[in-house]
Amino acid sequence: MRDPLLLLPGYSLRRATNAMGAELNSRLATLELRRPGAAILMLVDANPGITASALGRALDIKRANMVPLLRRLEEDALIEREAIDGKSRGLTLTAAGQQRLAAARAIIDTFEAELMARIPAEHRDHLIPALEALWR
Amino acid sequence: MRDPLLLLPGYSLRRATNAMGAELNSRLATLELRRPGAAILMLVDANPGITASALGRALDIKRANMVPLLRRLEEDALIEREAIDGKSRGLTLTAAGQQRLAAARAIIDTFEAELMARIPAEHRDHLIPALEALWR
DNA sequence: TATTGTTATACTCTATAACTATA
DNA sequence: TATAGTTATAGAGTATAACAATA
Repeated sequence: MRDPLLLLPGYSLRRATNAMGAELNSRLATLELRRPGAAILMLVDANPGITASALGRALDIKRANMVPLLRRLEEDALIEREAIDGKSRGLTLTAAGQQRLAAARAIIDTFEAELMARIPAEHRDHLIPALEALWR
Repeated sequence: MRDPLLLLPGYSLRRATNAMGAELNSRLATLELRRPGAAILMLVDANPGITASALGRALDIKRANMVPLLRRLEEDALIEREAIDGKSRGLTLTAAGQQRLAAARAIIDTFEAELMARIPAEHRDHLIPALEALWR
């Protein structure tokens, strides 16, 4: 069949993203984590004391949508929240959170390496710069 | 703030896709179309008589999820369905569907061109081959 | 006045199971 | 037996509006 969509970079971008996202989610499922949860653990680890709002800005997730994500991570005892002042709360990883993150990192690093390995060498190093030009 | 996610190709891929998808959807909104609807119109146009199932396979959308998409396009009188045999129905564009598609194509072509223009020349031609290696 | 955290809500997209009917 | 179309349903992800409390 004829598929004119294949000529569109934006379409190819979405298909690649969807395929990869599904694969990574399925690998993370063994840790009872999904992509957003893993991303939050990584950012909290790199920025202890970060607030939910700052996290949302970094991840481009609306404040309101951070609420259930953080609630679940807290319920699973992976993160803790401590009052900074009367309105903000700083986030930190618990010991369990650090362990979970280490396991997630192993999965993600393997996944990302496999990803890059699938790209022919002559194109590989151009992917990140090209993508960053699109959104940063 | 430190953001270790920026080093991950998969993360950059998703951010780029999300940013672009939101932008394209907002441009298509003037036509009361969204990305999936526009993609379906393009595929039906290129393959008149295609079935819902074949469309779903091409777009990686499950059969069950095609139902509301096609119902809406039919309600808007953009597509028609005609029985092929007792169980399959062939899809074709109506005249209104062809007009809507032409308008959508203009938006999409402009959008895709702007997209590529944002990528530095030395990386530009590597994007599609790199993406295709990831999912095709 | 702007920001933080939150509730409520709705829509899109995706996924699975199950059913009917036909090839 | 496999495929086409469909219904029902659930879970992510995303978006907006609104509110109380605090900076």
